[in-house]
Amino acid sequence: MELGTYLPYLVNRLGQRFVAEFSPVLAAEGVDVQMWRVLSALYQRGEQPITVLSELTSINLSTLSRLVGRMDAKDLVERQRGGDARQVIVGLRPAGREITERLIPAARALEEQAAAAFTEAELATLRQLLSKLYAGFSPEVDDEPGRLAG
Amino acid sequence: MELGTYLPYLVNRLGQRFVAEFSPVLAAEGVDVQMWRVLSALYQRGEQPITVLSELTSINLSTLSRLVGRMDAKDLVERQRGGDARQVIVGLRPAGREITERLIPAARALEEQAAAAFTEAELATLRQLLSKLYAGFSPEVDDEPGRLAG
DNA sequence: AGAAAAAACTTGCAGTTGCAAATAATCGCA
DNA sequence: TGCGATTATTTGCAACTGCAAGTTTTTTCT
Repeated sequence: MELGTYLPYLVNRLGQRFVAEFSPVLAAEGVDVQMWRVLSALYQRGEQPITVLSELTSINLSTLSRLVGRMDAKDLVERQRGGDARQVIVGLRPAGREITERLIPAARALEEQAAAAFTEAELATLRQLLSKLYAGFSPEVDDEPGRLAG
Repeated sequence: MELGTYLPYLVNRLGQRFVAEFSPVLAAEGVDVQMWRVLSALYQRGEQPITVLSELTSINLSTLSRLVGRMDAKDLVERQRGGDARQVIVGLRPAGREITERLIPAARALEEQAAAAFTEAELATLRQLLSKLYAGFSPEVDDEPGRLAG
């Protein structure tokens, strides 16, 4: 159990470092990391049912519900009812879009700062490995016959 | 701003996935992710001043202070005063060591599950890139020559 | 030696989080 | 058509978090 080579440790440690670096920039715009995740997801993908947004951002649904409430209060996003009136569709409002656009250069800068010591090829490899690793977990637990048998 | 290629996104998403996979295993031993981070750090590095432990685990000091309190109540760790009586040294207690040793196989399994689709060479590359990336942030703001010059 | 400054932690407080229960809307079928 | 099951989301509650302020011990300076 070498901590220094343990993959989950390395990944989480780096992830927190990214957050720590970016947080002050976000704070200057009055948002936090969770809000940024929502904003950037909506900016890229357009309005989304809150459940989908939860998956995109990896934010727990009840947490997200309240987060969206706070963002709504700040006029960053809006809630609409979907065609199925049970669904809540979350969309960017102008203020949210503006903040997001102001933050994007800083987000790019963060990545570039991180990437400075790497070649494009290394970065491509890294991205690919991270995605593959993530994908490897996605399809359920891989040997859970419960639902099939039942 | 392609989310799907944005490094901080990829890293954090994967990190959370690791946590989500491991949490149920931890819960079976009555601990959570933060406690696991403390346990594994102490297991590997031996007893540590709480400030050092905070750096090792990336857990905020005041949060950690209370976390250690909870772990102390569970007999997982102990606090001692250091030679400098301001310092608090946190060490594993037998129950903490036992739980840690029971969890290590599961931690290994998690990494192996993740690693299944990779070659050893790919994994080595990944670890190296992650470490390098992390290190790239560590030494202050990267253009502060003060301490070297001084 | 004595007092102010610094260092190492801990705690008050206000806000966030996630589980489980509650609410709201739709679906399936008698 | 209407009612019990199902789906989508929100909320009650108890616990956790981080900032800023507080406490305890050590260091520095005269």
